[in-house]
Amino acid sequence: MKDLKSFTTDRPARATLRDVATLAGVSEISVSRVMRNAPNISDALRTKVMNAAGALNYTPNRLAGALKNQSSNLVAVVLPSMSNEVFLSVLDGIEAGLDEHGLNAVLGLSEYDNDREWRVVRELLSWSPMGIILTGLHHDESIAGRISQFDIPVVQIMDVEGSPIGGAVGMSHTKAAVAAADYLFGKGYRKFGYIGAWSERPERSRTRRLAFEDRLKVLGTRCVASRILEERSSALAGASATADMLAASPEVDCIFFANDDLALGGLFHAMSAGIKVPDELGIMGFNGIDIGKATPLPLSSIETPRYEMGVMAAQMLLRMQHEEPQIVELDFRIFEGGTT
Amino acid sequence: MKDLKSFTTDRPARATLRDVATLAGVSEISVSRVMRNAPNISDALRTKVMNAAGALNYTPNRLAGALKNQSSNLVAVVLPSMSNEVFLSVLDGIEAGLDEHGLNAVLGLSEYDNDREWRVVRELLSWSPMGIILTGLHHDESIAGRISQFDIPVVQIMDVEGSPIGGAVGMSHTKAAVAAADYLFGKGYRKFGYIGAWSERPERSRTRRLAFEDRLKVLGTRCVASRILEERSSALAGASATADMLAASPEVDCIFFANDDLALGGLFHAMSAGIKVPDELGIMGFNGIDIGKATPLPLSSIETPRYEMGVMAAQMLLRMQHEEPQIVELDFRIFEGGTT
DNA sequence: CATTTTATTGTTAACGTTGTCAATCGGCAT
DNA sequence: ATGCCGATTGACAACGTTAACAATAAAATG
Repeated sequence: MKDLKSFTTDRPARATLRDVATLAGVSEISVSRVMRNAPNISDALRTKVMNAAGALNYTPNRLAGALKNQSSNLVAVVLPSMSNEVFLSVLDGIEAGLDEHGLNAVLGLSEYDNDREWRVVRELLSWSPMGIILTGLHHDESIAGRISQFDIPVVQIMDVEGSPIGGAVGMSHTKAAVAAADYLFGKGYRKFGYIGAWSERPERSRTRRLAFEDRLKVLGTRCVASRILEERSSALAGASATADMLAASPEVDCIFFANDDLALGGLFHAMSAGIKVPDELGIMGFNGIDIGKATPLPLSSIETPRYEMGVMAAQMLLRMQHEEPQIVELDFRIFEGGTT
Repeated sequence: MKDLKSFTTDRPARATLRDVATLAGVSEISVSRVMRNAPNISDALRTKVMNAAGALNYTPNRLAGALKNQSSNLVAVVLPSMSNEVFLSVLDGIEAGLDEHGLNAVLGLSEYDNDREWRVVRELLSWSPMGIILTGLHHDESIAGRISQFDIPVVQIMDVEGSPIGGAVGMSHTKAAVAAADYLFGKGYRKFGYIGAWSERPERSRTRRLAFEDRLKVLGTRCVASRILEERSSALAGASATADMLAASPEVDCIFFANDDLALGGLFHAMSAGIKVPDELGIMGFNGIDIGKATPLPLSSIETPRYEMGVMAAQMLLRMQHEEPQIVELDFRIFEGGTT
């Protein structure tokens, strides 16, 4: 009986520079240069090498290249979670931005856990990425120190209120909350409710709530009811929290939700319960997701530049190789739907 | 004036095995062994090394390790796009599955383009990943050849109908379409419409449509109207396509949508237009996304195991290091909402 | 006590690539 | 003819790690 080895040996093994060089009858370094489009290569050499590389199906070994170079084209991307459409768009943008420059994302999820984030960062750094993108501005002290050893650009996304380690691309959640309060107040609502989820992870939602409450005080009114769910955001959760809140505090005339999923739930509940939106109840979301624009009553919300944030984060990473870190504050926009 | 170098030199450079070894007064290989938890290490040695590593903030260089080992703990993940909630869940599952085993995902997006997929695969392979996850079963011939040189496990996700390169974790889109047809026929609908988007990317949606149409014929009826939009799926697109279809073919009594985004749009249109769902019009989606469960009339749909698919793909990758590739067909489930 | 195991640590040589420095070859001005 | 220049190619030594083997000391065996 043939041993296992013999099954595998007939598969052509991965070719190396040496193999290509031998076949082409040139030196390894010449192959390397051709592969990297180095200057001063004769057409004759280039052709020989390209043919040989093609024949052998040569795939460069980036591990070796990056090791020698002390730098890779990998970018570490640390997001809290993938169970949130927000980070989908952000990651989409990041990928788009990175791809333009031939960079690859290595993904790590912190799951909103500091210890885990620390481990993930450590893990990703071990690949000598050329840069790292973190979510939010609040990170374990030691993370900054660890990264600083690598002398690579750091870009933090989502938030700009605080002191970033390096560059930052985000928006002001305080301003957004103030704008929401002003807008809703201007629409005549006075008895506000607030509904959040998952114990206010990420922290940014807490920032928004506090700023919203503060602003209401300035305007001479306040949140008369507030629910922070323990479960994750979902339309179902938003619907039941809304029902709950209206039962307990019937005087509430407008609810500001931590995100559009919850808000859509609120809207759907109102539709089912025959509550007149926006007259009896105003509904305001946050993020401005697509589906909110298609409901019979389009969901009023705050449109956040998530995709753009990702793209710009990637671009800033590139720029920071030469330039100083910047803080870029992107604009949000109030989307006036039919629910307010 | 100080030159630039002097600004950077005061930052402690990244420590290597050698630095740790010197500080601890042991050999490099001993440090390596401690870091990898190799057997037969004395407590004395381990302590010395750990202290030195801690003092220097040592981060192992995986590039070097992987180069020497001829294998990394990276997994190449190639998805068509991130602008689709479906792949969000899948990626979430993949990350969860990989993380269990200390593996890292390197992400590549094909954007439904064969050339681009080829480039992405090539790119990712250059990192010597320990495995690769591809989306769908239809790939450029040369991709399989290229991967085979690496002797690494390949798992293809989403689909099981066809011949995978290696293992596969997916579902039968044909069976799903047949089940949908049978279910809707059983509910009494007879004049069917179908609405898809983005010129039927991914191909799987085309498979479903064809199987749906075939099944309707078997049942003695047929699709009386069909719209394949060129734009991407969105609730707005679904709404306008629905309006359009009903205007042109008022006899349609049930629409099967390529996905839930489109279907929700259809539902919202019906609500706005005062069309009685499910009596005058049945609406059936595909995927079973969360938000469809929270609408006043929950959206009937086919629940697909997206997250689970990701987790299982990751696990299968691990298993395939020792075992033969398998094809795992996961079950879908018809979710009977209020729209049919 | 000589001899064999066993446990622990060290030495050496790669892994595949690329930066640095040399070498070669015409051409061209002196 | 001589010497110099630019263009092109090559030799060699790293990058930081680890497998394989060697060496040493301690323990167990007869």
